[in-house]
Amino acid sequence: MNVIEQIRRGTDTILSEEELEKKLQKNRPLRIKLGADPTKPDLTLGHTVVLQKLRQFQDLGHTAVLIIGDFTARIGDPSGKSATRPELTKEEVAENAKTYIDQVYRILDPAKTEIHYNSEWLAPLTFEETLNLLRKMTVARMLERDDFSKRYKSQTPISVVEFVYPLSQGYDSVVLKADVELGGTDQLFNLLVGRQLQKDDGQEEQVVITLPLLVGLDGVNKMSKSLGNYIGLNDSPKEVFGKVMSISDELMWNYWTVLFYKSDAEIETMKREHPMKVKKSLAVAVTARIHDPSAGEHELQQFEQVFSKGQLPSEMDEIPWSTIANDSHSMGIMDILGNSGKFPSRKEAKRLLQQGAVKINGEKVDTGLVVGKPAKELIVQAGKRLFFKVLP
RNA sequence: GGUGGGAUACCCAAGUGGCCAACGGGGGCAGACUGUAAAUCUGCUGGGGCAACCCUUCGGUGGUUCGAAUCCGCCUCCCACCA
Repeated sequence: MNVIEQIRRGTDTILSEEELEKKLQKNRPLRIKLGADPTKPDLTLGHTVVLQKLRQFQDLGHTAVLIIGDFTARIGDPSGKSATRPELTKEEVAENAKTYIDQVYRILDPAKTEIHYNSEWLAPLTFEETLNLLRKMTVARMLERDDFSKRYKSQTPISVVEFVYPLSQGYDSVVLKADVELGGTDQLFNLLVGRQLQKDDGQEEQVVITLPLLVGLDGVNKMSKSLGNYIGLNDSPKEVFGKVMSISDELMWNYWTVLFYKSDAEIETMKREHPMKVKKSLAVAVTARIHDPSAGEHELQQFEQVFSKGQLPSEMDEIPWSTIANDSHSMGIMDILGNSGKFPSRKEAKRLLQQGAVKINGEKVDTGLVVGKPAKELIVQAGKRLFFKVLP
């Protein structure tokens, strides 16, 4: 497989392949730009789609140029939303950026990564310079952008400030002399503005590569933290594995394609297998990507132990009896659950109890149960996935 | 600038003086069935209490009333139409 073919895998659009090929022949590390928004430090599996592509470029010897959009964050990216973002303090930005970078380095190679904050060059711009930037764009072109035109037609308000966002993002490319810029398919317009501004500046235009947006766990919306349909890079291996197993079969094929670049032929082959087997492989692969390969294998083994064989997990949180009861007297089951700290509220624990979801040592229990100080550990299970031990 | 409409729980949305912790739908959680999938059926979905019951909640605030999500005053924000 040649380099272009490798880069092409998993992408949505490359503008254009010919330009990319020319750039690749330059025998110098290309500058591959990726913008990051410092408002939401929790990265999801969806972000890894773009990051993985960036990593691929690094592995081919190129440089990742990460931009923390600390200045543009104040404008608010119009992508689908009308709400203006609250302004972040310097401290918040610094904190968010740090969290962001920590997570990003799980995928990227720090040795081949540059990090910049766009306030460095955007904040000092004078009003005159800003006007010169604005002059380069027309209202008509701006309204071509999909979400602007939709909002305009549906009479949803668009702040004039939002028009500045694509321009400032494009200006970042000029300042950093980006060779390539990556983004999700929803970023296409902004990425193209970068090309235009570079051209006006007499630079060679950046190649634009968009990657598909990963669909969330619900199988409908794009994966995002705010919708709660996400797998987070900071999720535990157990959560990652469990979440992958909970997606629908249909969605699984999409994940294979978008995350692991599987071809249609390979998908067809997989479809002949038992779906659960294929899904387990996917869960192992995703867990391995976010954590490490041994974590993937370990969670597979735990998953089979707990769910396929109905056995207990190998590790459970342990709670000494003394933290639940302040003396050795008997305790009602409600107090045991309530004091365990494993439930958001006592009501929640009670609901589970009333619905027959709570077992102690494998026996279903009901509301009235009273337990004396146990001689040996109690295994408490609530629902399918919450287990903990109460130690004597 | 003018006129009209709106703000209800995670989201949408009903409710216009007590029967309201607040209809219904979505989402979520649990049970059954399963492959911790999907689909389907059932239940639950503010907090505390074993319970009777109590506390907090319908944009903010101040009133009226025995009693307010519901009525009145002021404030904040949003939308539509006209200019």
